[in-house]
Amino acid sequence: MPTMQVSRKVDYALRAVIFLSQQDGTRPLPAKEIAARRRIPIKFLEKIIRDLMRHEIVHSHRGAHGGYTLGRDPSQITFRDVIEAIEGPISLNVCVAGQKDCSVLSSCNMQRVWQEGQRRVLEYFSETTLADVAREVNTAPALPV
Amino acid sequence: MPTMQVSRKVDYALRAVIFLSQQDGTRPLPAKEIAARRRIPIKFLEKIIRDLMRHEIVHSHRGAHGGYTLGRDPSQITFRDVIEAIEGPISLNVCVAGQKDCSVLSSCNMQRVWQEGQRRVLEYFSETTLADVAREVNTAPALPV
DNA sequence: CTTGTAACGATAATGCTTATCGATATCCCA
DNA sequence: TGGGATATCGATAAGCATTATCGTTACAAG
Repeated sequence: MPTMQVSRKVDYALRAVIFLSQQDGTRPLPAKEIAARRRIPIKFLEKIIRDLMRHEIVHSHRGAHGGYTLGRDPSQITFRDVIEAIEGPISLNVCVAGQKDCSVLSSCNMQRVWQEGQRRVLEYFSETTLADVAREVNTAPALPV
Repeated sequence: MPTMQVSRKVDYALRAVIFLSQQDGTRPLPAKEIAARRRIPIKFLEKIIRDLMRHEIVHSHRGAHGGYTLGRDPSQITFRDVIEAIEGPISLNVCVAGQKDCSVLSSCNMQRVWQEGQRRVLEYFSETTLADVAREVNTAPALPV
């Protein structure tokens, strides 16, 4: 059904990092808690967090009282960072994804359109940070566990 | 793998209507010919064209020497028209698609971001028409059948 | 009336997304 | 030093949408 829609994985990843950026950061947050508070399947979240860790977006703390913290300040983590950590480079169509080539490229003339659309999308998601969305947290009621 | 990427169906639909807009329009083009020249699976294309017809983007002519023509001038058909004819309304995430609601909406704060991203995408695809891409056809070599 | 074409519904093939499981490693704390 | 809480990891299952194909019928031109 949905074209041009982000995956569930990306949605979950953003829920998680936004939640982390809404904490005071003095203690690591266990996956279990993030999952409960943001309604994310726990095992799925664990896997997603692994991707985020590979990209240094979150750090882990093992053992009792362990959990996860953000890898850097929320103002330094963009939507693009998170999306691409999960899904790889954003591309609106295969013909503008990396070095793929398309059998009708020379005559279909669409490539420019996807490129420009992609440029605009990337521009926006590159300038939007976790701090931009997290700062509104106080106006919303807490989500029950 | 690809997030935010248009479906194959949309790609095929656009290939087809762009091809139509590159003709002089004096005769209808059979699906068979469109499929061959733009490398689209014929049966799949037939089905896609049905969607385009429901939205008056193409018209059909039955019988021998039949085929398809554009429903209106290429300058009056936008990328958005074609994409939405195939996939329905564009939405970047479920929480900004129609009346769906999200269990963490009040606290996740992402909705505004998807809305604005979506606004920008729609803006661009609404202002880009088939005429914009078709006009470059002469500079590209014809694709063999 | 034959040939080329559109129209349509049913269904198969494929692959990705989403989700879960179980086992192991690590660390804190009593 | 041991037990509980937590992260880490690989394998795999479940679900589902996308992609693609088939066969039949309807229609129009010559």
